[in-house]
Amino acid sequence: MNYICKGNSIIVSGVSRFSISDTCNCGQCFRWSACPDGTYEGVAFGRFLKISTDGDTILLNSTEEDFLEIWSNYFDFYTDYESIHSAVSRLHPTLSKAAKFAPGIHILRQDPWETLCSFIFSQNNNITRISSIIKRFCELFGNPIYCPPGSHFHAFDFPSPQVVSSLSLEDLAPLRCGFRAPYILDAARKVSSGQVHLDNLRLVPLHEARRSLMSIRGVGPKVAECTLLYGLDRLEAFPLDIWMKRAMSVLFPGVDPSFFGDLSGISQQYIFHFSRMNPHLFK
DNA sequence: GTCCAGGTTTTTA
DNA sequence: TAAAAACATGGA
Repeated sequence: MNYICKGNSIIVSGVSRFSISDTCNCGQCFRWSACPDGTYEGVAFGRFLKISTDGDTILLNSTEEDFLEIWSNYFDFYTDYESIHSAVSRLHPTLSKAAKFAPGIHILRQDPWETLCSFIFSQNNNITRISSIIKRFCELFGNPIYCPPGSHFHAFDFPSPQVVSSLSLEDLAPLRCGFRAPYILDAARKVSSGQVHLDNLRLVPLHEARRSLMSIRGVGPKVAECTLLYGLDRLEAFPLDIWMKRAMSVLFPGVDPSFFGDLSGISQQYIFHFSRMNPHLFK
């Protein structure tokens, strides 16, 4: 990866297989939106960003400091996705097909607390409504953050576990997140008290990390797995939701999830997105 | 009105 | 222990 600073922008080149639309529309994140001109706007780690691509170059409106400290890692610019594509294509023909369907997917390295909450909101819910609940959550309880003129984005950071732990069910009522509200409060209490120490879960054995996350009410195997993959850099995680269960039985009959090994996380993402964009395969 | 949505908990047999 | 129902909400 190479980059140069130009005015208020960073121009990046030499990133393998990155597409902002593939990456933001594959179901791993909920706070990025496409503008009519093809740029994407979003918030992560308390910063607002506009990002676009032009051929093989990537343009970000960011300081050099934020680029190096936040965005280059968040978008996983350092990982060699060319090698991942080679390995995935060798592993299974259907997986190869799924990877080629959206070859610019990168697995984002998101904030674990935000990821945990987002996937608690996701249970028995659809992606549109998940995004709108998260939007209200940030507007109601997050801090306003700097947003350049001309942007029509709601620029609020993600509410901290400390702030959320002080809220009541009545406070959360405007979210209209239904039965998930008490789960969010329990998560905030356990995370802010240190009973669940999210950053420690990057290093402990996977089964131990799962067990810790699942001590939170409303966190089962699926939400735990998504938190591990998208928020804690655990690329060996393999979330199994309704789409993945259908995909495994129809597209990968007889294949156990362990088949994907070190490629579990990225394989899951390719298969999930491919399946969701091709629902006719499961009629 | 019915069904479904990136599930999990509670109840029932 | 395993299967079914309940859980809020809103769009198709």
